[in-house]
Amino acid sequence: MLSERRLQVLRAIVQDYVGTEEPVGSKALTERHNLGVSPATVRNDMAALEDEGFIAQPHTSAGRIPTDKGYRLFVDKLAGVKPMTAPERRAIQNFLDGAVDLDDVVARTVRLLAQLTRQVAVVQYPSLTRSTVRHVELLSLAPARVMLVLITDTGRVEQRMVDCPAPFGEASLADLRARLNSRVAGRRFADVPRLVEDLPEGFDVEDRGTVSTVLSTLLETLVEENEERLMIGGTANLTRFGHDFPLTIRPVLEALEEQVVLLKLLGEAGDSGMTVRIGHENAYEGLNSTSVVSVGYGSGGEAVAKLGVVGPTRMDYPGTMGAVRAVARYVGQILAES
Amino acid sequence: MLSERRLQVLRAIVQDYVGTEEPVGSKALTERHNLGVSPATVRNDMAALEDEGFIAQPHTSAGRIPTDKGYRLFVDKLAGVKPMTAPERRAIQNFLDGAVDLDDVVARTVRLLAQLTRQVAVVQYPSLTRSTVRHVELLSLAPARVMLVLITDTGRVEQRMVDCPAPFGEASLADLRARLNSRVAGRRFADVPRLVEDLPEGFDVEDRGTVSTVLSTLLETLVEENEERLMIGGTANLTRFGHDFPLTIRPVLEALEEQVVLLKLLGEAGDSGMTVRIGHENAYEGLNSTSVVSVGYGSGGEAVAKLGVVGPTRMDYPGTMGAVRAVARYVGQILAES
DNA sequence: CCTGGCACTCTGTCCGTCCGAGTGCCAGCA
DNA sequence: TGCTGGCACTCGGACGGACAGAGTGCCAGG
Repeated sequence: MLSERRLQVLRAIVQDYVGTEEPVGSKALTERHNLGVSPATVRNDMAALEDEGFIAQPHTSAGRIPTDKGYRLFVDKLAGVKPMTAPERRAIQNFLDGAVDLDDVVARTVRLLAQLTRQVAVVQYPSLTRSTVRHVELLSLAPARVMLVLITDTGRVEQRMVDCPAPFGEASLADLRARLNSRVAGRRFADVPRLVEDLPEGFDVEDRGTVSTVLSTLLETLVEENEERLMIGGTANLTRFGHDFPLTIRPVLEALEEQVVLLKLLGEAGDSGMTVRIGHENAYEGLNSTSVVSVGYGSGGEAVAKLGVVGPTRMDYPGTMGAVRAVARYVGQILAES
Repeated sequence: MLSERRLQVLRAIVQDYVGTEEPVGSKALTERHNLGVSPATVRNDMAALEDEGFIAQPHTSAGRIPTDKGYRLFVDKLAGVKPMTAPERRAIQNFLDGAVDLDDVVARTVRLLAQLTRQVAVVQYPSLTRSTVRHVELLSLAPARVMLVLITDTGRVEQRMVDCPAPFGEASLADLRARLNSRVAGRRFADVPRLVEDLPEGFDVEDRGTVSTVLSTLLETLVEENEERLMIGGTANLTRFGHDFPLTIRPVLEALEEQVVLLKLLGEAGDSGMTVRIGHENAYEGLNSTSVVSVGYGSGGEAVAKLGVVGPTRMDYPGTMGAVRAVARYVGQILAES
């Protein structure tokens, strides 16, 4: 077990390294933090911390930098979440309050998060399956072509084109629309499959094919992989990453283009509370030198989606976590109001 | 006026520089291209080209690199558009044919373009105002809340929430829906304002306020700045930009995040035919060291939107132009089919 | 008008030196 | 036992001179 002072030394190393981006030595440490001991003592502590794998030297006779394991300990034990200041809170609220629809909310959230953390922001749209059905609409665009529109209580709207096996009259369409809504409106999307299972049975034989087609399109829309959407922003902040650009930045940009990767990343994060994945803790190789801070957000107590930021492992964890948490909270409020 | 050979020298310089990314000297030129003259002669030609401002030296006793003006001449007079090979065409078609809806078409187009050109791709959604109305739908979500859904012939769907000044009955809503569609369905969005001008007059006094509100939301949706959407991709290709990263790449990433900037950029491009904007020809400062190749695409003869790529001024113009043109053509076909 | 030759200039690189920061270890002290 | 000051050592980064290579401009001759 590490002594209290050694933990303080680790904390000081992390703080200084995050600030300066340069390996930190024993002398500089004692100068900037009043640890009450001499550099020599700190050196001994550093050696111990290095033995335990919390810090490392880039090369002999250089200062130390934290390892992923060191950051992990820092985040878990040594650092709190830095709360936003009152003006910051007001700014967040004002900025988000101006949004006119869900797309706008998400877009503003991404911008805000990127700006506050000076990192890359990722915001997932409210998941369909965790939302409630507000309305299902069917529009006849052509005799055998129907547009299916799903509207959630969070304001999300998804549409899908359906090519029907047979022409489908306006009357039948109205009938289907009414029956469908009476069954699912106000219910959770996750329950929809069960709720509409036997719906085709109530229709004339000639319409059943079309009804089934519409329903299967509806169910497809709810399949996990299809329904998730997200928005990213603040990629310009990647330029603040480090000195050895091309190699560091490229895989990150590639990861960001692969929505699947990002969704997995957010998905892996715990469902409640904030999750911090540091360096190699991220399964995706390209993100091995980044950390991901994410948290669920939702209108009520329950999370409907996640948002977070991607930044260098060398990031200001308390500040970033504070910003992420605050933004998630306000987004939840906005969604609840709409 | 420049002699034929001098133009050939310029062409050779551009080609070599694009290939090697290094200033090209007279000796290397004569070795790689059989110009039929000696290096000394080429040197004289180069001096002339430099006097005219087509090429420049980074420093004395270094090779030459093309200036923006040089690239301009190259694109205008010296280079054709390199057509895609048959296998490439097939690949494009196959890839785009798999799309299931407009979002998918746009997403695939972005990916494709980024991959083919190895640059950043930008694709604008079909402009509303240049499209035709397929259907306008009104949904009652709450007594005084209506959702307006616009559907274009290109498959684009836009929705807007409308808060009504007074409760609006289902019957009135159906009435408005019917009258609205009978006026605008099949007409161009650009004509919609004129076509619905006097629509409120046909309604009861108590409904007129709501009808006006709905209509004004509809018109707002059509305002240039609101209605344009675009998608970008291939930002990972920015890492191939040059050696002096952070400075070059940052403003480009910033520009890409500002949709307004990009829309302006595409908007400035000529309406028909392909447009190439080289370096300082781009009004936006951050893009002064990039070139933008863009072209309109559309289902018929007329362009409904634009797509293009953003890359370093040192790019393979013929190849890029070929890819952009080919992709635009196939996207047009896909849209026409849907 | 082209060409070969020549002197010149500049950059990038290699190499040796030097300085400073940082380390590990050790003996001494509380 | 644990902290401290001192000391020798190591290593990377900066500085500077030498050098090679690529490229140029110019000029005289064909």
